[in-house]
Amino acid sequence: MKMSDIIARTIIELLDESADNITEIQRNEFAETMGCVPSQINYVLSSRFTPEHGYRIESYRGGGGYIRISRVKTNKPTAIMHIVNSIGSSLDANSARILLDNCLRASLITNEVAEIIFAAISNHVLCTVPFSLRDSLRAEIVKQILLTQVN
Amino acid sequence: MKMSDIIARTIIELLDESADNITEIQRNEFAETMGCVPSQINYVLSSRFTPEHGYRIESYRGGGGYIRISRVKTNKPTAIMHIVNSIGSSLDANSARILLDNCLRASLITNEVAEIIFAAISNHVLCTVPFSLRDSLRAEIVKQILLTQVN
DNA sequence: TTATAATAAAGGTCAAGGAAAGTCAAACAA
DNA sequence: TTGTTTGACTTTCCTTGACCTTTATTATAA
Repeated sequence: MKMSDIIARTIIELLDESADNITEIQRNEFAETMGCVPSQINYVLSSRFTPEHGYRIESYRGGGGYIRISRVKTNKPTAIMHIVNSIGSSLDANSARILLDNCLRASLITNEVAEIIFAAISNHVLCTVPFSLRDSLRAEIVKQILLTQVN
Repeated sequence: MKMSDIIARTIIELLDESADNITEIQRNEFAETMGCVPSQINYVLSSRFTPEHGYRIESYRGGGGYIRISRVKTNKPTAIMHIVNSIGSSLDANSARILLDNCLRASLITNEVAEIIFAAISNHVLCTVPFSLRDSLRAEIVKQILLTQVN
């Protein structure tokens, strides 16, 4: 197993053991116990403990310096709620397309979920309901499905 | 017998021997034991171990890299199509619940997808459409979303 | 005593080198 | 023509070490 994997796993263990999803390490000392060179700690942190992965890194240099790694809950739920609230009671087909595109680009939903939503609001589905109801129904479907994604 | 066939057969043997239909190879090393050039492994994988053939390939480069080949063994598409066809043009709420439950138990859909479908056919969504249309709309939504799950 | 300079103790950056796997097109075979 | 084999070149990921920056502590000069 690769050294970087071992280091990453160890950090995650430290976080799991912590009560508050925060752990502090001293880079040189930690590298010593891991049996690697200090800068590899930086490599692991910057390649696997990024904000995208749901982590936050703070550090202080100088005597008594340290690296603090915290597992942070994303603001995804907030972002999704924001979007859901912005939808209102009606959503035309084109707006839906744009909206889902934005969600995708912001990584708020996966490709799979986007496809599902498109399927659920496809013409094939909506043609069964009267024209006058389509936009409001589309709005509801999109909102309800997006709400399953807050987490 | 062609080299590519020998390689393919060897990979299948490895999969048969494995308990979980997953095997990992190191490309260069494996090519060495097969007596071929490394890139031929890629050729074999891309010509005979595609998703259509029921396989999945993952790989990592760099030191300690590997190629993981898994046999996905799935009649999922057929099963889903069968269910979709059985739905007909109307689906009441209770039948939907049972149907999705069955899909879940048969691992045809994930929990996440099930939740999404429930959200899409929730009362909150359907209350905007006339009673007379609800069951047919529910049928359409469920069918369309299920269809996104046939790989 | 206080202001400043030197030193020590951290962590950060970056580029080079190595170890894989991936790509692609040319040659070859069925 | 279609499928196979080969190897040169590319890309990705990992490891290492030399050098840099920041902060704290200690020594020195006014």
